[in-house]
Amino acid sequence: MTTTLVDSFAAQLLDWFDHAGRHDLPWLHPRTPYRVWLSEIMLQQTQVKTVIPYFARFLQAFPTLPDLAAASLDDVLAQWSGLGYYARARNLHATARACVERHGGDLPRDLDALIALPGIGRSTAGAILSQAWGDRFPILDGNVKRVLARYHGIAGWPGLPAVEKQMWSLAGAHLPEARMADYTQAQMDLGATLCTRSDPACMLCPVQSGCVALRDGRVDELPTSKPGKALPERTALVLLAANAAGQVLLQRRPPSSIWASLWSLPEAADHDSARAWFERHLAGEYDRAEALVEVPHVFSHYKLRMHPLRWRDLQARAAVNDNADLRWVSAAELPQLGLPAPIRRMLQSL
DNA sequence: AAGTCGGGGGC
DNA sequence: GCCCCAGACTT
Repeated sequence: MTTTLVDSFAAQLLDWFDHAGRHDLPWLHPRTPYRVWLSEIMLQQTQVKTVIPYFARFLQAFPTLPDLAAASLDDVLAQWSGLGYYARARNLHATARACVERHGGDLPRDLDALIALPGIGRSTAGAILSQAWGDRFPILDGNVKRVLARYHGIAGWPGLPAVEKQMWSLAGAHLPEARMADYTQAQMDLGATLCTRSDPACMLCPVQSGCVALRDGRVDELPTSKPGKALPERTALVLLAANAAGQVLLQRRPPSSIWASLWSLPEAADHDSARAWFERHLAGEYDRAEALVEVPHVFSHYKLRMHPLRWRDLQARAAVNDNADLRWVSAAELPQLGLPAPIRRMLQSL
């Protein structure tokens, strides 16, 4: 897997990295296993600029891996709120606890042991081992896929298993004998700053002399983009029930599917089920609802049109007080709760 | 091999 | 609007 390909790719990349790489990223100072792991999880499908403020706040709340393990899932989700892909937060928490129980409070320095932990796949495991310890393992994220597709002139969407398999092989073949931490960072810096998706700066590229796509004039068509598909649309009624104190009734979402375990507004597919839910939990007239303007929200795989219904000065029925998944929340409490981003915006705009 | 899982940025 | 982003996991 890590057979050495006799070329200058890694050497040229490292030379470039020394003077042109991003040496100021917060997770590099210091570059500890915990900070590398946390940054890698946050950076999954998420851009650096988005991650930086979350990374700082998260570390302040949970300075060490044992701190994270000792925290409640709710507190972790609150720190994660707005970052998306909330399974990452649940997996992060579960992995912290597993490390305390099985690995002495540290991340294991072993590829298979890392991959066995929730939320860590082959690429993230390679990134952790190479960056935290300098161990010789490849990564294959969006940056590396784009660089390899162009450098080797590989056609086909990189999400296809056959293409991905070929890229893993090439990524392993390019590994240098030393400086693995810098090499891993250098690949991502190259993809993020020069070998960008649109308008790449090929004339500044340290590996332009060996790039097949540049030689053949195919830079703009590689990597092959994902085959498109029309997004399905769904509509939902969201219930915005306020009491006399101005508190809003929130409901914890189910532990699986979208926005799992987050606090959100009660949701119903249609007016019949909305009315039934309302009458079971609240004292008041459903038909006095005020229909607010539609709130559209786009996920990766469907589009959701939310239709908020608002009531004021409602009272709860007894069932609400006995339900651990329902609670009245004041505006001041919102920052401490894990809410989906569009729901948080909706509540803050009131 | 395809679907699920967020939110934001770039064009 | 569409695609992508330091992907992993389930079916």
